[in-house]
This record gives sequence, structure tokens and C-alpha cells, in this order.
Amino acid sequence: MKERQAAPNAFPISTSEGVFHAHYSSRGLCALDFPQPQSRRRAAGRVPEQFRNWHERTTQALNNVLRGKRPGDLPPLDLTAGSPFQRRVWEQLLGIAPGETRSYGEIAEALGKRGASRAVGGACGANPVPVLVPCHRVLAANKKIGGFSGGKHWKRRLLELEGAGVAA
DNA sequence: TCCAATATTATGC
DNA sequence: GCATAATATTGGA
Repeated sequence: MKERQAAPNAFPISTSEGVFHAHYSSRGLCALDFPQPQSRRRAAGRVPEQFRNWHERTTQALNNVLRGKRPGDLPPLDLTAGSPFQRRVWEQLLGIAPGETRSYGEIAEALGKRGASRAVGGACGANPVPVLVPCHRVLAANKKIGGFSGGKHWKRRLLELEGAGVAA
């Protein structure tokens, strides 16, 4: 994937951190975008009946996470776009509690791929649903930020909200 | 099929 | 601390 294009079905979610945008497919939530300063998306007037229930759950879960709490009820996630390896990684991420962090190497080892720390980083970067799939709770071995698709300041901000220890 | 790029990590200087 | 090699996965030539 090279660039993220604005999909026609991007629905806004207002939070204390800004306005996120959720994308839905017929199977569920397929992508979530961070607030964009010059967002030029044309927000649909209202959420179609088909996605309304999911959108409500997404909104609630997102706000919960931003308050440092468990997401609670999650909408179905459409992660069919990812490779098997990536989906395994994301599944591991879902098991990380708020305020806790793990290293890329630990994720790799949990999957039985000892030296795949780098590949895990790649999988995290390919994660279409940040925050809900807590890719931000994965740090480097020395507890440093590492990188983040939506900008590492977001990663730091999210960890700060959860009270996780991060190295300067 | 091969090559280069990664949100890493361990080792050596 | 900084430079370098090793490692797994992915996407493109």
C-alpha cells in the first residue's frame, strides 16, 4: 500500500482529541483515521442505517480508550485485507491491556517467530485500525517510542493518556 | 525469483 | 552512544 485515499464512506467521530474518521465495509469496521487538520472529507450527512450500530460502538469504544479505559464493546473488524501474519500480530495486540506495553520482540516471540521483531513492526504499521487495535502499546526493547504511522506524537499522547511508562 | 525497505535488536567499537 | 550485521515479512521490478 502506498497511500491512503479518502474512502467515500468515512464517518466522523468527535473525541476530546479531535475528529477521527471511521471506514466501514460490508463486514465491519475496516479502517480508522486520526484527525486531519485540513480534513477535506465530505462527511456523509448522516450514518446509513447499515452502519449505524457499528458506528455507535466504534464511537463509544474509541472514547473509552482515549480516557484510558478498556474499549468495551467493539464493532466487528474487517481485517481481511491483512496477511495471515499481520492478523496474528493484530490479534496479539488486542490482548494488551491499557497502560501496559510490550516490545516488538515480545510480540514476535509470542507468535513463535523469535527474530521477527522487524516484521512485527511492519505489521503494526499496516494496521488499518489504530487505537482500537492498540499498535501504540508496542514499544522498542528499550521502551522507546519507535515509530508510528499517524505520527509518533499520537503514539506518545495515547500512552500518556493510559499512564504507560515511556522513555524520553 | 530476486531485491530493497522496515514502527527492531544484539553486538562491537 | 554510534555503526554494523542479522533476522522475518512484504511489495515491487
